[in-house]
Amino acid sequence: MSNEPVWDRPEPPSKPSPTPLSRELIVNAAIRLADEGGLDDVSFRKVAAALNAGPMRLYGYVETKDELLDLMVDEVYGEITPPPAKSDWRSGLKHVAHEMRNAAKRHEWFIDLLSGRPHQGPHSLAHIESTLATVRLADIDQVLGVVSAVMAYVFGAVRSEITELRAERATGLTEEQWQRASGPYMERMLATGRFPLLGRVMHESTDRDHAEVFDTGLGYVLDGIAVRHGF
Amino acid sequence: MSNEPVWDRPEPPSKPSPTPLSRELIVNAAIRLADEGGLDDVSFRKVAAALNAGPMRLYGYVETKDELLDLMVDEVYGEITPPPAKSDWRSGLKHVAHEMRNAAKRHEWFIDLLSGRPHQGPHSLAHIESTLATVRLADIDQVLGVVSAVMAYVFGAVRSEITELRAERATGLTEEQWQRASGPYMERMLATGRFPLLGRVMHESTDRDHAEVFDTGLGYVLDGIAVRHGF
DNA sequence: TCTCATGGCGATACAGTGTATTGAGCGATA
DNA sequence: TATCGCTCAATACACTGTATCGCCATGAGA
Repeated sequence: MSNEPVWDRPEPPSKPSPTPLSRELIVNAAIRLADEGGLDDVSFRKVAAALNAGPMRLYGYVETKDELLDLMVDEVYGEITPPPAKSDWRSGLKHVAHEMRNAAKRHEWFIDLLSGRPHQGPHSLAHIESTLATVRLADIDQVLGVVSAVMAYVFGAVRSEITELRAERATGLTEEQWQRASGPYMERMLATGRFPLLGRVMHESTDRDHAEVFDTGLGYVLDGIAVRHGF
Repeated sequence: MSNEPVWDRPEPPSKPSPTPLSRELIVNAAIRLADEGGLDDVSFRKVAAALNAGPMRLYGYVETKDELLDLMVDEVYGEITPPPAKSDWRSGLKHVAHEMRNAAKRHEWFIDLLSGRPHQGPHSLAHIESTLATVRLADIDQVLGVVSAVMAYVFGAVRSEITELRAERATGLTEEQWQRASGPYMERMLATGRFPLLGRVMHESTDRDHAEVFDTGLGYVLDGIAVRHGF
């Protein structure tokens, strides 16, 4: 209807051909965004944009944002390989622990999402199942207790490792230099003399390998289990 | 200047006398809101409203929302009483662990905030210091390792306990009945036969006391430490 | 007592969020 | 060909944290 000649009219903003979507594509896009820019970059608008789609289109595949986050979590559980079928309980649990740690390091947002709703996704369930299977005790309550304890340690350890890692990245310094980075505040606090051990930790403690620290703690837990159940 | 008679003019909306504020008042109000309605109820607008103030007024006392959350966390650390000065390492660490668990149960949002930035508030520092003090080992690296491991377990265990508690509250059912509540989905999953142990856990496992489960896991960790360091 | 300056605080504004609703366009069927 | 129905985009709404602006009340000086 416009009487301008075609050449003067701007093309319609070249609709980027609407990709066909799928739940998998959406979850993968969300994961990529989260890996690169943190959880803050996971919004319906941004995920949709990454897929050349309007935000509302996602609601055809996912009912709510929490659901999307659940799917992301389950996807990461899917990356975790179960321990070899016939491994003994100790190496089996060690395997699971390391797999979890590695997954959490690949996807730093992972640990943040674990504090929310319980995970009932298929990969999560498979993960729990295979972990339970490594502990061959008659009493199912004891099996659960052992696995829960190990998982609790793993969560906590990974969480604090990631937290520390973020703090380092934020200041661009290593743990050794952290106190200098956090400025006069920590200096003043330490100078009060109220925290002598903390002072020693920050000044004397060697910058140990994170993996080693993780293993040491894990060793405590596994040793304790061995002692208690006479393995 | 209006020529309506006074009686026809509405009174100015009776300003609720502007309470004098303080950082402490703000933090306490925020904590109360979080205790009652969860972290979602902690917004500058809502906190300010609870104090009969405009939202922007808070910025006089707190520079950013994260800062407010940090203050809330530190306040909770302040509620945690240190172990008696001369307690042995085992009962000292046990004391700390239970205190943390209790605090986290009083303030369910607490555990959610621990995953963020590291805590350098005065109460947090005092807490770490007194925990370190319970482990009397010569090597400061070993002290740190022991404390970190115990804290990691505690975080993880509390986290999963709170998560489970929330899930129960959401469905209004206990863990035993959980599978029935989560509807046909879990039934179907279990019916596939791919998760036999999970099935046993859900059907056979007795509804053990949470505190007991916590203590058992903690026992593993402490036993492991004892074994490794020959206590 | 009157005037003026200062500073604290509320109102407003903005960019972002998740999501409900609406409406347009298109493909398939009658 | 006409109509139905479905898909998706645009719009709208309530809410977030925070920057900016402007009013008003208070305190100082005349």
